[in-house]
Amino acid sequence: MGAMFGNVEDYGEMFQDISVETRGASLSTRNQIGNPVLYKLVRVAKDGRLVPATDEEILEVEDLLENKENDMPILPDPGQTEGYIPDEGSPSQFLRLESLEGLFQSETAEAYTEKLISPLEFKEELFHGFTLPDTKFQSSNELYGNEEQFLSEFLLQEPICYSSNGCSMNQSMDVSPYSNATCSPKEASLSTAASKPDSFGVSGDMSLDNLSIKELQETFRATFGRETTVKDKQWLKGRITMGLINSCGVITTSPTIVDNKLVGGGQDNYNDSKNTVDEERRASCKDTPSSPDCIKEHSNDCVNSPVETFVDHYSGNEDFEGEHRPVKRARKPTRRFIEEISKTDEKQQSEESVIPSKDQKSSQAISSGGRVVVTRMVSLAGSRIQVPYVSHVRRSRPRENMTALGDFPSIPWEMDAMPEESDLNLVPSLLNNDLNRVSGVKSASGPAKKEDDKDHLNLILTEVDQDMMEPEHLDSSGDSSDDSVDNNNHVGLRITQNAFRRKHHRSWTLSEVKKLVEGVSKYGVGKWSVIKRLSFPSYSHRSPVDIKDKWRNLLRASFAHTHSDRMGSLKKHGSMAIPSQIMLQVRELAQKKSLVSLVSKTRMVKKSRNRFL
DNA sequence: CTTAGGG
DNA sequence: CCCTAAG
Repeated sequence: MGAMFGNVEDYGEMFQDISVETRGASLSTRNQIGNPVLYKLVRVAKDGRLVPATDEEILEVEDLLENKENDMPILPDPGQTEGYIPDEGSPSQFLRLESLEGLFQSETAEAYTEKLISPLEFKEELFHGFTLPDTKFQSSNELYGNEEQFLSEFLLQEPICYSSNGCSMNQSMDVSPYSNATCSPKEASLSTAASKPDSFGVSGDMSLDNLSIKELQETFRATFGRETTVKDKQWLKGRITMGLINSCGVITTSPTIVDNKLVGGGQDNYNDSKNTVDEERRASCKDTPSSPDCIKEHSNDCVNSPVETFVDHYSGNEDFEGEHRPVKRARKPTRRFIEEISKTDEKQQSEESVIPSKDQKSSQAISSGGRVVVTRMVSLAGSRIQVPYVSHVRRSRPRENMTALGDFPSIPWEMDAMPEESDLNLVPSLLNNDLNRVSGVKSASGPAKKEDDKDHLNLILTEVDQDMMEPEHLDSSGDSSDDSVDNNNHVGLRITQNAFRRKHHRSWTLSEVKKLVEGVSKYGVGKWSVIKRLSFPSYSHRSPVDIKDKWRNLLRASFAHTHSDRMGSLKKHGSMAIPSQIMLQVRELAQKKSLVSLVSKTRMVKKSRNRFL
C-alpha cells in the first residue's frame, strides 16, 4: 500500500488515459505517455484533506481500470474534457501528479509566462493541473469551487514539491502511517528521467534529497549549464529547484516568496495571500537558501559566492541590506551605463565574428555607394578589423556660446570638436585650424595630442588671464573673456591651443573662481542658478551646471590640498594654482554648508520629536 | 527648469 | 565638460 501511495509508476500507463483534466487536456496528451510520470493515489476527503488511498480503494481502481480502460476516451481536445469524471459513483479519487515538465511543456506554460503570475498564483495554477474528481463534482463550476477549497487546504499544508526534508506527500497530508514509505530512491531516478533530461518533475525534488552532493552538483550543472563547487546540499537543492521553476518561464517577481513557499514553514494562512506575503517576507531568513544568514553558512570554497550567484539570478528585491541604506537616493542605471553595457555586448558579439582583415595601420576613408565612409581600425581578438566610424554618444547640439562665437569669425575656437557639423562653417583664413580639424576627421581617432602640452598651454593661458583679467574686463567683453584675452595677446598661442581645445572647454580663470566663491558665500552652496544669474551675468558659457562642477572641483582641490599639506606636496598638475586664500574660503564655505545641513537635520529631528510630544 | 552626481 | 535622473 505504501508503495502504491508513493510510487505508482506501474500503474502510470494505465492511469494515464483515464485521468481527468480540469483544464488543458494537452497536459496529458499522448505524447507524454512515454515519459515517466509519477502518480499518487489519494482521496480527497470531504473537508478537502487528501487522504491516501486505502487498499480497498486501490483494488477498486484496478477494477475500474479493467472496466473502463477501453471505454475511456483518449483525452481529445481540450475543453471537452473539462470536468470529466471517470466514475461518479466511485469513492476513489485520483490525484494525478503531472511532472512539472509535462505541465510546463503545455500551453499552460505560455499562459503563465504571459500572465507573469505571482509565485503564489503560480502554485495554485500548478495544482489546478491536478485532477480532482469527486462524486460531487458534477459541473466544472462545482468542480472549480471545490477545487479552490482543496487548494486552500492544500496550500495550507506543506507544499508538495519542494519540501526540503524528504518526501512531500506525507507532509501534505495527515497520514503519518504512510509517510515513511513514500520516499524511495527508485522514485528519484524515475522521476528525473524526463524527456527533457535536465528537468525534474514534481517528485523530482524527492530525488534531490536523495542525491549525493556530487550528483547534486551534476544536476546543477545540467540545470544551469555551469559547474558549481558548492558542497552545500541545501543550497544546491534550492538552486536547482529554483532554476527549474525559472526555466519554466515563470518570472518570479518576488523570489523570497517562492523561496519561502518552497522551503519555509507551512503554518501561514495561505488563504490570505497578502498576509502570507508579508509573513513570508518577514520570515524570509528562516530556512531559505536565499537568506543571508543561510548563505553565510554555505561552503566557502565555492568559486561563485552564493550571494553573487543568487543575486545574479534574482537581481532584485533582496533585502540584503535591510532598512539602512545609504542616505543617497538610489539611482537607476543611467542610459549611458546601459549604452556602455550594450556596447560591450556588441563588442563581444563582434569578437565572435571577427572579420579577418589585412593589417592596416590606421583608419581610412573608403567610398561606398558614392558616400565616403570614414572607418577606423579596431583590433578585436588579436586581429584588426575596419569598422565605420560612428560615435556612440550622440553629440548634443552645440551650446549657445558656439553660435555666439559666430560673431567672432576670427576666433573659431571650439568648432573643432565636431568635425561632422562644422565642415561648412570653415573660415578659409584659418588654414591651420582647418587642417587640424580635417586631419582630426581623417584619423577619426579623437584626441591624439599630448595632454601634457595641453596642460602646459592651459597654464600659460591662465597665467595670462591672471595678469590681464580684471573683473570689468570680463563683464564688458560680454561674450567670452578668454577669447578677448587671447585675441589681444597671443595669436600664435591661440592657434596652437586651438588644437587642444577639443570639447567645449574653457579654463576657469582666477577671477571667475573668485566670483564663484563670492557667489557661493553670498547665496549659498547649491544655488547655482542664482549664482550664475547674479555673479556671472554676462557669461554665456558657464552654465549653472558648470559652476556647480567648478565648485565641486574647487572643493576637491581644497581638501586635497589640506591632505597634501600633511603628506607633502603632491600638487604638480600644471593646472592653475589657486591661491590658498581662496582655497581657504572654499573650505570655510564647505564647512558652513555642511554645518547648515547638519543644523537643518537636527532641526528636523527636533521638529519630528516635537510632533511626538 | 534646477540640482545632484556619475562619467 | 557632458550626461542623466529626480524633483
